[in-house]
Amino acid sequence: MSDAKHRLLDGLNANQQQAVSTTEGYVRVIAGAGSGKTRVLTHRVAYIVEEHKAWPSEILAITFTNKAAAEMRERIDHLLPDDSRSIWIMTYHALCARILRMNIDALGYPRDFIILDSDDQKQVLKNIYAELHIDIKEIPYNFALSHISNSKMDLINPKDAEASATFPLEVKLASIYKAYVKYLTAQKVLDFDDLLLFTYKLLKENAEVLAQYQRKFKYIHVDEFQDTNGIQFEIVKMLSGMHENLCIVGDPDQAIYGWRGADPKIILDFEQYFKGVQTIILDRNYRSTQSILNAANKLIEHNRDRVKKDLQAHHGMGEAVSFFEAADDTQEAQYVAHTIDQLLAEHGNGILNDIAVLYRSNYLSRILETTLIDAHIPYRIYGDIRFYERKEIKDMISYLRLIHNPNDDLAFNRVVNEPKRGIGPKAMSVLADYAEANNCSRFECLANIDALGFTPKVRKALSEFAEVIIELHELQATKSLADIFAEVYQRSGYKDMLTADPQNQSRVENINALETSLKELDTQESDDDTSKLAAYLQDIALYTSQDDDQNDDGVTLMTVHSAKGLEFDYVFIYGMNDAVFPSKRSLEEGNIEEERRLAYVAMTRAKKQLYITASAGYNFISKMTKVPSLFLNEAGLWEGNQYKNERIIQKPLETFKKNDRIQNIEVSTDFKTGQKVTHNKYGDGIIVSLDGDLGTIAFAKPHGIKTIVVSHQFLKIKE
DNA sequence: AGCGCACATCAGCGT
DNA sequence: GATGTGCGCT
Ligand SMILES: Nc1ncnc2c1ncn2[C@@H]1O[C@H](COP(=O)(O)OP(=O)(O)OP(=O)(O)O)[C@@H](O)[C@H]1O
Repeated sequence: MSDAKHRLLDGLNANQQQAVSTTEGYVRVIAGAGSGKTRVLTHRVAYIVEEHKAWPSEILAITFTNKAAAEMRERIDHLLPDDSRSIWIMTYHALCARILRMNIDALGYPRDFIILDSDDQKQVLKNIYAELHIDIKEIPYNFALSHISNSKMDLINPKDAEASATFPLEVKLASIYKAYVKYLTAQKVLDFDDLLLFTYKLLKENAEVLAQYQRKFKYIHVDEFQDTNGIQFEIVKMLSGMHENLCIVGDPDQAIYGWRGADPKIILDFEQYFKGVQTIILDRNYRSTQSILNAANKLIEHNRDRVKKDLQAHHGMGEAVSFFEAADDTQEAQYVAHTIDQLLAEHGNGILNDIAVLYRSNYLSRILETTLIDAHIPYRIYGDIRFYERKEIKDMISYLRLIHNPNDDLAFNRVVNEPKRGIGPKAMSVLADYAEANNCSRFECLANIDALGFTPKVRKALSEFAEVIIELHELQATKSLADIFAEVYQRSGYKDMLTADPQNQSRVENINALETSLKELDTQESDDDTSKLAAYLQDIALYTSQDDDQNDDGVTLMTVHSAKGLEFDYVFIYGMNDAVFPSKRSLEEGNIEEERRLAYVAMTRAKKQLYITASAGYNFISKMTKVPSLFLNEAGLWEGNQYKNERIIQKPLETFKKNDRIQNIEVSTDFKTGQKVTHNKYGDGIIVSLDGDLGTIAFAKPHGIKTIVVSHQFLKIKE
């Protein structure tokens, strides 16, 4: 054994070492939370490179999120400083996008295809609903979209769906599915599921392409394999078909994406798909204290559909898991803020990044946000609206899409009347009819604008619009991206529209950020034969907000789903109420086991201390008064009865607003009555009165008067 | 015909 | 908080 080998096996237990050094064949690592699965994977990849079993570029590691991919790359970079860059570490979707970008022409699609985000999908549905006279109240977009997604992932094509539909609702869904696929096919755009579906088809039908990637990937790894779906499995099965080195790791108790088609049977039955599968079990938890693990284990034992595991904590008992029930959600948030405040007072602001507040659903973050702002506690929120999903960004991106490809109808529809040019529903339907009749794009219709019977005003507006697009389309090859962008921002009138109202300040800032990122792109070399703009436009849908602002320190706010695979010293689970967590829908659908696994995931994110909170009061989703979650009983954290009045509802400490940590913060003398200020969330305002560091500030509509601690990071003096 | 406002309604997790 | 709908105004 060489020294290098020892180095990479160092800091691993015997089973982990075996998982790292068993590089050949089909290997399954199945283990509970915090047992070092991801650590095994990173060491294994580094080990393969260091032992010269393969070049970095011949190793594929699939993760569940972009964030997990970035983190794994960073960890491998620590182990192998020079080589991590060329390892293929990415999500299934990013892998598929990359494969398709090189090869999708084999399926009759252009390589610069656009990927729709869920907003775009809804736009498509909106058009289809109008055409098919379907009422959104009868079939909400999300219902139709999940039906479409499930159909695709089950490899049911629109024809089969139509043929097997019997109930009226099925018939309608089948017709929506058919129209949706027809539209996407005509536009030659792909949705997220298509990335998987098309890659599957490509590899299945094109032996040459398959052989190329099979040859390339000598070692394939998949993290969080319990959440792999059927098509994803087919893809890795095909890719590993030549070298037959596939290592998958996962924990069936952490399967939380069943609603998206993931099937934990794939990991459970893994040995039935391949010959000579080696299974390695890890049963030591290096993350959490025994108290945390005991509660989590106790909870998950209530699942009937489960293989028993025996997971022991490496660490000692530690602090007990705490539970707090407040009178309402605001007080619940105040309790969280107060407790964080105490932690910061005790350990210093250096631990901000080691604290997370997790919740079942995004809507729960709102009160937390305002409460944390009031309490001076900086935070980072994940899964919030993504940068590229903001209206102004999507609009400008649509302009770029149109410049790149004027026949992009979705982009056309989005911006032809943004800013307002007097093109309303009537003019749009004329265009739609003409395009349909002549089998051309909306933009191509404009060539025959005189034949469309528009009023002079509409005709002029459309001609000017078309002129800008055509001119910039022709300048594409010669001008830099940032220049094209600046010009279309100006000439489209979008800039004037935004800058006319000071309320739009944060939007203008977003536009500036977009321009900056385009400038950066201008300085980079383009590496394949598609244009830089094309590659940029294509990747946008795959980016998530989790990729930005990682610089600022702060408490992490995120859903339990996005916390998967992560760990924090101090974890709060906020909103542990019946019908919230478990969610109302899961109770209706009888899917409580997945919710219980989700709660297990949430609890096992904590290293040192776990705080669980709930509150009484009204919940607008269940339309009922809240009671504590059943999971609290199951985990042995609460002995009360939800349906009897035995609950001890607590109040957060009164000293909360003016505690020592906050009072020690010096208030700049710049803040005084009458001073104009700017706030990141509320825009411009003026200080009406000031009490210590607590300012009463008047903001423009719709925000109005707010009470804000003036030394907060979001608030700045306006010159 | 198109715009902008007031109002009602509804609310799941994410690549 | 986001989106749809109805109304009066231009
Ligand atoms: N042998 C070990 N000695 C010390 N610490 C370890 C060891 N193995 C793993 N750890 C630590 O335990 C923690 C959990 O590891 P890791 O994230 O790899 O677990 P996991 O099994 O992937 O967890 P999850 O299932 O929750 O995603 C990490 O902080 C890791 O550094």
